[in-house]
Amino acid sequence: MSGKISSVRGMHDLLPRDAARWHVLEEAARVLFTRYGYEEARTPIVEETALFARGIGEGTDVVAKEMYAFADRDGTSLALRPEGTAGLARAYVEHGFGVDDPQQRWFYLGPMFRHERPQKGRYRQFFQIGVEALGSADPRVDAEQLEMAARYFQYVGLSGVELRLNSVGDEKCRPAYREALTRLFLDRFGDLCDQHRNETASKNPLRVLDCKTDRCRAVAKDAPALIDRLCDECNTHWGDLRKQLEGLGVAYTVDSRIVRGLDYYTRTAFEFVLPDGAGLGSQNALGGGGRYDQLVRELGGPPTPGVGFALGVERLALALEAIGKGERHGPDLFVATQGPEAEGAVLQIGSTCRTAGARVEVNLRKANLGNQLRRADRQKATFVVVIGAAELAGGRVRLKRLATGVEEEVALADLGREVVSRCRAADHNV
RNA sequence: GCGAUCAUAGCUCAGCUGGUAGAGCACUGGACUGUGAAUCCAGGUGUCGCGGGUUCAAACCCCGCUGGUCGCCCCA
Repeated sequence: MSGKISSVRGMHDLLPRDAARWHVLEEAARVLFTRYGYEEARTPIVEETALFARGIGEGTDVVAKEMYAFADRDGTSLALRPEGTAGLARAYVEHGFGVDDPQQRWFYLGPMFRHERPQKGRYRQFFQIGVEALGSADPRVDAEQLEMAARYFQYVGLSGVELRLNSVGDEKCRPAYREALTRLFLDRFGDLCDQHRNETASKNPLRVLDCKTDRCRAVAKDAPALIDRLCDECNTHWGDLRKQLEGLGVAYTVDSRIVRGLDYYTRTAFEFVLPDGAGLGSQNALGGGGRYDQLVRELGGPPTPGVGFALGVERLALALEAIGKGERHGPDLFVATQGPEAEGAVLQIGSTCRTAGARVEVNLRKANLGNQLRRADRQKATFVVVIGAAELAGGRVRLKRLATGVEEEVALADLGREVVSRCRAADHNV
């Protein structure tokens, strides 16, 4: 509509009807990640463009094609962050943790920006919840983190999330592998799809493995898998990680085609995917991550290994919505009024109940009782109570549970406590 | 960045071969000072996504743009 301003393409409002799901997701992260020793860190949304170029890699799609970059007043190129790891790694270096206190476990949560074509589950502003464990190369850290992720999905009520796991080697074994791949792809140049014939075969042959065109697939089928060509150290890490996961009972499938779109990954790389039809369209990855043992050093810090993952909040919310979880809940109690005495006393009654911890809506309209109850029902209130002259005089009220229609008589003075004790019994899963 | 498809009330949609807009839901009040979740009644909003073209006449036909959705690429 002309004249009206609407939100920027790919950037959306989160409205109350959906906020409850987000709260479930964020609260679960705070509770659970803290249990594993992760503490929250918040870094700026704007960073120098150079941070992402250096950290994520110049040639990646994220940096080359999708960044919101602009010149600051002094000409410095700044960018809205397209992901969270680079910023945290920068903060880690900047505040001297690398030399002072290398073992750090951080989690974060906030908006990221990528200028892509929007579609279901993919937006230009999107929120990520992520974790980073810095300062240890021990595969048990990777395993513990993956177990934490599995617990997170269980905690928020998402089943069927599949962990796809791979190792992409390190600076010792990857060059040889890349060379082998490049050789193969140059040999079979004509068989590749158009896009990969041009750019990727020479620059990042790993991408060809991930290509879904029939042409590239046919070639990729003959390519060796990197997991079969890992150097001894990487191979040991890979084996230990798998052993630990099995010990923890964390299910996974090895997927040698996972290469990830960011250049900083070493060794462990993984994605969390949801099966088709689980509420996401073709954007079925709930999150992903891996190890980045060179990133901190590349950003000017001391050599510091790290491992982390990020989850897409919109995608998690979509998945929850598809299975009817995280719905907004209405008030615990709706207080209907009859007559001027009740209208005069209802704010006090509401206030007292709220002191007891109840979520309450009191009727402040002049609607008749039928319409008041209709609203209580539409608001999905758990209980309703009607206050009139008789209740005020007698100090007793009939507490009605809307779902069943059953009424119980309770003392008006205890109303808040009675409601809370009935509503807060079984609020949590896991 | 590429392809497909769609756009009418807050939401879901109807609107025939062109003749200057409708229904349901939701919302508010009432019938009904004392009981909702399918009782009834009443109340209102549209520059028909935007811009241009064809026509006596465009929600409808044509072109462009913007946006949504789906797919590709990529990713959260």
